[in-house]
Amino acid sequence: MSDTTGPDAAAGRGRAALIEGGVEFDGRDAALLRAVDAAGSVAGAASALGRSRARALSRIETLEGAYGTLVERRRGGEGGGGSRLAGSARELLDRYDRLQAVLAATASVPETVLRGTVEAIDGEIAVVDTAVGALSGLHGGTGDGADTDSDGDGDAVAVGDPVQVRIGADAVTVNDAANAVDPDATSARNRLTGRVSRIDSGETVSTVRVAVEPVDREATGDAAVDVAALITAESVDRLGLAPGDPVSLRWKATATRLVPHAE
Amino acid sequence: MSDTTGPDAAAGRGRAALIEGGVEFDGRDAALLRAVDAAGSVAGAASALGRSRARALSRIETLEGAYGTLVERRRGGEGGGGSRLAGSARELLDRYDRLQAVLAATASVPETVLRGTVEAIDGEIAVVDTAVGALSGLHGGTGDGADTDSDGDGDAVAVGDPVQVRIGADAVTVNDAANAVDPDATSARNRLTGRVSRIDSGETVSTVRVAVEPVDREATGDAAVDVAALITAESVDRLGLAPGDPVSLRWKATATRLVPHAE
DNA sequence: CACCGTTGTATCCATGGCGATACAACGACG
DNA sequence: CGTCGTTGTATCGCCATGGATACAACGGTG
Repeated sequence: MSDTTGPDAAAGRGRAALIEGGVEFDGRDAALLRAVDAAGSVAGAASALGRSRARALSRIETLEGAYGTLVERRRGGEGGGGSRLAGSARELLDRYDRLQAVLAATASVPETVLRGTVEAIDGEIAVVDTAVGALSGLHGGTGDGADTDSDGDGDAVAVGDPVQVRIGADAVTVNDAANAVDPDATSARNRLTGRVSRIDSGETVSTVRVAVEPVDREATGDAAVDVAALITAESVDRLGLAPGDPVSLRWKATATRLVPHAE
Repeated sequence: MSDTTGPDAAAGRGRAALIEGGVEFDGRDAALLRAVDAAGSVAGAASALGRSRARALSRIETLEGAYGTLVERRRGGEGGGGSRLAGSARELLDRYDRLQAVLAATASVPETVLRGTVEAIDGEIAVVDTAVGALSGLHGGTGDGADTDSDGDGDAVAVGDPVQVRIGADAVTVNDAANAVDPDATSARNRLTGRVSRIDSGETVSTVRVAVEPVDREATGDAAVDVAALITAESVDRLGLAPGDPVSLRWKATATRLVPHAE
């Protein structure tokens, strides 16, 4: 009962797959490789998973066509032969596991989304004008274009474009407003100040929401913007945070993602 | 045993899909909903995407069976009828976009992976003993874990378990070693000191690798561990970083993920 | 040398997803 | 009241995926 049988009864709210050379590596493939590792043969793995041995073998071959050697197979000999995972297969499984971990994390970590317009672009970093001032963040990754079906998370960000600024709550550090850090001594550039508006306490982790005043309140009439920060409950205690307290938020430009906003 | 497997940037792209009620919502579905939004009708969306209208409609119905109302359809009337996206559809698209953004980010952001064993667990936070000392991080979901991972190798982390500690390079801030920040004034708890070993400069973003000495070098004989930090080139200049410089690394426990290492 | 369990390889067949097509129902508009 | 373009619904066929089966090749072992 190591595994829940059934068609990939994916548990989380999401499912991720690696892609290389047009071949997807998903949870089913990961299970297959793990079963090969456990059984010591493709045949044993197939029967353990209740799937066709011939198909499992051909699946491994197509995977190897895209990802390189994954299973070292040997026929004849002691026990009739057998198969072992290659080192690259373990790395692949590691990559898959990490992807899964990231996926699980995004499902549970809140994030703050601000709208803004691109003010300047300098390489991978763009400066965006938002209601709470200028923020800088990464736009896109090192994009290789030509994705087949998924429409654009294209990196086509240009000056003047409307974008969403997404800030993961786990990237935001909360600082005591009184104890200002010399901004020249750290690599965290984005800074905002505000007052604690709400604290959602978990078991040992709390989500602190900080109301940040818009830069030009009377001009725009915008309400305060809530920025979420995920910090440990211990930190909440240590900083003595309570609603109304003034705090300073800080996070790195590289932890800020910009996504083009359709309209 | 090398401790860090420094995944090169853009090791491979992935594909993500939301899952609910056994129904996957992938890039194709996202494109369909966006086309409906743009065309104002399912028929127009189908023809714009070059796919069958009947299938598009039935696909929307199966999606709605799992995700609730997505498209408000109306037949007859002005223009013969039409369809509009429901608010929940926009939220769904937002969730999907967010997933895509995270996926793209993980593909392009290097990360540091350390092996360790769980030393203590307190709620969502676990303390892990690694070669460079005790680090704390999140395991599994946070707080609102109404549904824990029902999948097999979930987040069942127990004391003594071997785990991988995964630190995204974009979560690590680099501080001038001379200008130490009062640790009581910030919510970033994990700290390490080391010396810059390499700087990979991008256009405006650089990856700084910092060699951290193991706590018990002569006892374990381990080599120094490289921890990656992604910071802007401007920050590199501002801090005057060069190989050999002593620096202080700091990142939040909530930005550290632990994944069970099966082996 | 026969036996064994595995790796290779080929073929058939069931299933599901999707395009293509056709037709009924609908309701505002001219 | 007829027209129009849409939403509903049903049916057919194509094609890819994967299971089922069969058989050859292989190389230690007894």
